[in-house]
Amino acid sequence: MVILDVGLDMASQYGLEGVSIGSLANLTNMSKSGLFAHFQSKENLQVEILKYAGRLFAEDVIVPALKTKPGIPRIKALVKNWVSWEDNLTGGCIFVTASAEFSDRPGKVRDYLLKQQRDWIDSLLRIAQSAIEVGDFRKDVDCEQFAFDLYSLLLGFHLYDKLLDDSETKKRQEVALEQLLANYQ
Amino acid sequence: MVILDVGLDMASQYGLEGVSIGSLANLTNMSKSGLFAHFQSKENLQVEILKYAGRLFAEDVIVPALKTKPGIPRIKALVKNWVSWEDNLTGGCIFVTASAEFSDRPGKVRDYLLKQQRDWIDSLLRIAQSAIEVGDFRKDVDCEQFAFDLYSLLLGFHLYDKLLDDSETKKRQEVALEQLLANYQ
DNA sequence: AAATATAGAACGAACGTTCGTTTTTGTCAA
DNA sequence: TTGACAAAAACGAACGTTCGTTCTATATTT
Repeated sequence: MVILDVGLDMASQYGLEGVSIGSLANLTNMSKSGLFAHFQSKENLQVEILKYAGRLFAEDVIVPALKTKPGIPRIKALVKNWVSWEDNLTGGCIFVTASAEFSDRPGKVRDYLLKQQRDWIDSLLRIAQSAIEVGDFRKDVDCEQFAFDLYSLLLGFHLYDKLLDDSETKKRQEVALEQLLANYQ
Repeated sequence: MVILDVGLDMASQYGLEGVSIGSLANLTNMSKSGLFAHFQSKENLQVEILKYAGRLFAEDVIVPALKTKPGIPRIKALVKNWVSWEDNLTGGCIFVTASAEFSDRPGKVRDYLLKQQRDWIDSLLRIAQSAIEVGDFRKDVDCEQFAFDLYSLLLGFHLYDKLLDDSETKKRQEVALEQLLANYQ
């Protein structure tokens, strides 16, 4: 769907609220009303953009990581895929942007986003568990804590990369990941 | 300044773009034009809100930390102050919100925010350096890396606290901080 | 008297949304 | 293979509202 593809990239830059029906219609060479008819409301459009992003995220980030050998290699693959995901969107990861934007705005959009974020954290958790099972992590590691630590790292990467655009950001992320993995081994 | 006080809290919830002249005027019992006259443009209002936030941040977070004994105690004080700062704003730390919102919007607001974020990271850096000087950190630690690690931790706290509002978030942050400090000692 | 702060009214532009109409598409009988 | 016809998709125009901003006028303070 070309509408959602353009909408997603727009949302990553200007936020889901910044995706106006008119501007999105222009970018896709459609009329406002023609585009609007697909979604019936702006709120629905925002949710559909998140759904679309979720499908892409699963395809490009999660599934390929799960095809990698469990343990440290899988975690490294996940981070690598996530960084590519971040790089492929003009404004960076849509979920990071949307989380900041909608954490205080009740409604369908926030509800759906929350569900997606819980799923994401759950994925991190399971990947940590499989790392324990194959012996890459200690048996007593707190998987929830690992999810928090790893997600924090990615959030730091996002901010450094998009706002500060520090040339050493990539290295910072790699060093932090190595340290994180060392702490859990 | 009551306008900036209300505007800051509003911005923390709805973003700097979400602070409309009309709604801010209503909340402060002023007319749109009367309020507008103070700032001459919305962009100026946004910058003034950031400036105001910066003054409060220095007063409430940075300065009290610098009055604490350098090294680990100072770092712990800084984090404690930052968490209070986060809790005192309805939508959480304005700089986190604004960074996500303006990382892809060129202009005065982004420029000023960038300066503030560089200052903040510089503060983290100096606090790490003083920790080396008093012997709390190893002599060979990379202070820039420390800044990245600590800021990442705070960003993780922000997201968990505001979006997921996980009851264990506080504990997660404390555990992560202890681990981080241990890595640098 | 001069300077500053606030007010009210109005501006054009953009917003999301609704409406009725036209164009495109797919299906089936001739 | 064609023509009729219904369904779906896209359209332009307009709606009421809100947006940031400008103008002019009236208080309040110095």
